[in-house]
Amino acid sequence: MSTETELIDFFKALAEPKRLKIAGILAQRPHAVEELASLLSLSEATVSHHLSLLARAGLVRARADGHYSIYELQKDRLENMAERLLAKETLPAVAADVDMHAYDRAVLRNFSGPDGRLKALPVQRKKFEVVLRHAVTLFKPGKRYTEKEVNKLLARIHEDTASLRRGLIEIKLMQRANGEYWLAS
Amino acid sequence: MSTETELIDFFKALAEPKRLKIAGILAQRPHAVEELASLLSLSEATVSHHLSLLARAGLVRARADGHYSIYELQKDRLENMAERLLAKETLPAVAADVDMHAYDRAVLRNFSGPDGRLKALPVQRKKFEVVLRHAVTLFKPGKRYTEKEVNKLLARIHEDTASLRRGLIEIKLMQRANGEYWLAS
DNA sequence: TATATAATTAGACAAATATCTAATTAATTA
DNA sequence: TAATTAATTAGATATTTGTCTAATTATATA
Repeated sequence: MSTETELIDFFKALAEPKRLKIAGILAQRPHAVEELASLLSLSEATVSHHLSLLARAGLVRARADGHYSIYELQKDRLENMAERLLAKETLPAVAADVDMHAYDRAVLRNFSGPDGRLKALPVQRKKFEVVLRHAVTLFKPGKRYTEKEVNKLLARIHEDTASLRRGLIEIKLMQRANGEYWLAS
Repeated sequence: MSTETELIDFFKALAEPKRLKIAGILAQRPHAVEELASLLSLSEATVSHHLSLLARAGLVRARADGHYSIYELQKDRLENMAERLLAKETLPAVAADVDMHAYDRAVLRNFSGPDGRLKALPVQRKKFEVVLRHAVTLFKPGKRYTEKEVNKLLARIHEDTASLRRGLIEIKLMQRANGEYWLAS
């Protein structure tokens, strides 16, 4: 089971008032289904259903005793999940499958004309920076460019090469000295 | 806000796949609503709604920047909640308002006849013990009783005083020596 | 000042789910 | 072996909630 579904199952299990209360009761001592139903004013069928969700999350386990099912809280599991929440890598891992460039692509698509060049440079800073991150891929690491060469390359994106050039320097994607330009490393 | 609603809000916030993913993305760096919508293929309205639930749980906070709302994850809050899950008193506190005697009362009511005495002694061990816990309240701490006195008191509950007497000794609610009975302390 | 843009809110709708009753299963007692 | 009992499962229903579009608000640009 993936970390993501494991976390979802865990949170879902405890995100419902009656289930959280079941966990609270079981934290005191194990109980049979019948008892829980009485304590919570719910039918046994409903309690059984809640317990199955808690069990799927690994938070409770049933022990058979006669025709009773005695459920007990799995404190280990609770502790383990809490510790994983404290770990720095857990949450970012959940977003591992998100395509972090989807926004950039959407912005570029929005501003692109049929010829592949931009119809206009975005006015919004955030979107202009998307264009700059795109523009910077035209240049090769280590190579030095004259301003004329820079302009020629940037013209493939948009005719306002001066704004693009200035932007690239400003957010430090490129550097300049003595009329030469190169990629910041 | 009570601990219970605080926990429910926290779990609910993270119990939904898209919201968990938002938390995962914000764990990497802050993002605007528009960006999140792009990354998750959701409308901005939907993302806005998700963010409001995460905010209610204290997990994210918005910072205004131009007409953008830049949302950032509140790691402190996440850590604080995880630590509370690790604390032994948190879960039991959630069940503090549960009437722990509801089951006992239900069992006694079920077996009681119109005269207040039991129609029958429960056969199920678990329920028989409920009756014993009830029976033991007939006796006073410190006082010594003859078997005859014990029987007279127990008869108020059910005529099968022998079974009741034996049960009380067996689960150590009462003690016996030299034909005298008294409450276990 | 008027227009454009990002975000939020309102309202509607569809999907998920908490709950119940009834039927079934598993275990115990008569 | 038959009857009783606790639990689970199945099926139905009502509530909750995730999502969208449209309307509104707030901010920035022309």
